[in-house]
Amino acid sequence: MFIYDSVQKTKLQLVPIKAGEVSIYVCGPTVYDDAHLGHARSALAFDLLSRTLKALGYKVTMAKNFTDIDDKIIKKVETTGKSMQEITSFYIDSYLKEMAALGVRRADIEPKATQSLDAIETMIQTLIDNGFAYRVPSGDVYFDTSKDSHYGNISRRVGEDEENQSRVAHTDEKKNPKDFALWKACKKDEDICFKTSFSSGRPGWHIECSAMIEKHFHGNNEYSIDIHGGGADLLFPHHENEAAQSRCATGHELAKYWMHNGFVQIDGEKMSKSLGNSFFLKDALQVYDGEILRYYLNSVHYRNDFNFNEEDLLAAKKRLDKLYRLKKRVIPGQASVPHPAFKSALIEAMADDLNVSVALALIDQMITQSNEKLDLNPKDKKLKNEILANIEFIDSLLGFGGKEPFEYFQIGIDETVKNKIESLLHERAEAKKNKDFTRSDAIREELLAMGISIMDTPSGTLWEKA
RNA sequence: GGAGCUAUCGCCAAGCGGUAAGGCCGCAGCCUGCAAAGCUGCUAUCCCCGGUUCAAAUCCGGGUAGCUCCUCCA
Repeated sequence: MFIYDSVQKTKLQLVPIKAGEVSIYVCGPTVYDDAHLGHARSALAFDLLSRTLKALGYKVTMAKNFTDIDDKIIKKVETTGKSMQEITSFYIDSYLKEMAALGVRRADIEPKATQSLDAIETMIQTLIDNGFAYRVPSGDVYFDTSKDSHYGNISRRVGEDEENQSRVAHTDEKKNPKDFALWKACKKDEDICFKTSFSSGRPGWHIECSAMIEKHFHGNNEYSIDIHGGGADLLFPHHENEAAQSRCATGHELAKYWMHNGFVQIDGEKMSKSLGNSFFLKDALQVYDGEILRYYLNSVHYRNDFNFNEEDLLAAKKRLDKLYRLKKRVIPGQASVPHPAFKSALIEAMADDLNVSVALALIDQMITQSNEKLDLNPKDKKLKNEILANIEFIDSLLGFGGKEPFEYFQIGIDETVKNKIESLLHERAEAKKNKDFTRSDAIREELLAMGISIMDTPSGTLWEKA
């Protein structure tokens, strides 16, 4: 398996800390609002990574956290009057539900900041004890970036001048402008507070990931985990700071490899609340089926920016449709073994830093060839079973093509409409038998107006939601 | 102001020094009562200018354009 390491800025062969096992930690969402398409893309990218590693025979342990202590959550508590717990559990549930709709498999470990306070306190205390962090009179604890000679290695940001630092909010209590809060002490009674030996307060943004990794993973004396992932925007300062904390607290590096996914853009611009162009996943799921969104969002390499638009989504859907039309032709059947060359080519493509484009091209090729063979031998059971096995393999590796094909084409059509379609098709069959093509064509037009396209086959007329 | 990424057919998108994958759209044909679906065929020299090399979309230098990060952010 080759992966692109965003710190070394080059593609590297993955050599795990422990042979045959891969540990992954992905930065999950801060649960103060609904997930947007960007969260989906990140989740999808690392889901693909995990599936590929498993297909290659690795034992994968993936952790994805939920940040459930945060300033924005606290703000939501203040504005809504709801409890922090109410808010975070609501958004965790909806996140998991929406990701499930996209076919994202659950992480093996889903740590929360509120459940990791012990580990957080331990790590901060260690940093204080060893002189890498300092407590200021207010009770805040800061990481002393000047004590970490490697600070800046992750984002490759070393010589930042004073002028740039001025953009960062100055706190007089900090020793160096780049220092960041490990712990924020309570300032007033209403603050969310957790008691620790250094002060009552709450963790800073970066510390939870480092602490959770130490709590759940045991790497070797060089690295805590194999791969650390997240969105490209997390590279700095989040991952830089995580790396610094972990390095100073443990004496070794946090992760052997770093992977970052690109952004989802709308109309060529980053999707964000301030621009007013964010697209919530729940809204997208109301219009498009999760599987189609998955196919579409995964169809561009994870490191590239992704420009979301309906036209491209439709093209992606048409591509997925072809797989399901093929599946229609081989069902019902008993999946045998996927074609060896096809299977290995598919894995090989994905093992090259998740080259989905090549994988999809291979699938399209398989579809065309299968249709061709089926045209020649429509009743070849062995052929059909192999094709079915190919499709099942695609589903396990890439997470699409697993539905029952007739259902796939009929998503969102209710029973009443289905009955109407059936009776119209029945009438059309009669008309065709009587060579009343005027009537049969009229029915076809009527169905088309309903958003239903039909296709005549030797075994009868099939219909699809257009 | 500093750092980085990207630029390939109308659109999306691979390519990782050896002579341009795939999909959507379009055109022609086969099939069909006609369609649809499926199949077959056709459609680019890679933003611009230099350089390195036997050989560059791929490497180097200089432009131009777009995006991102440096502040919460997937």
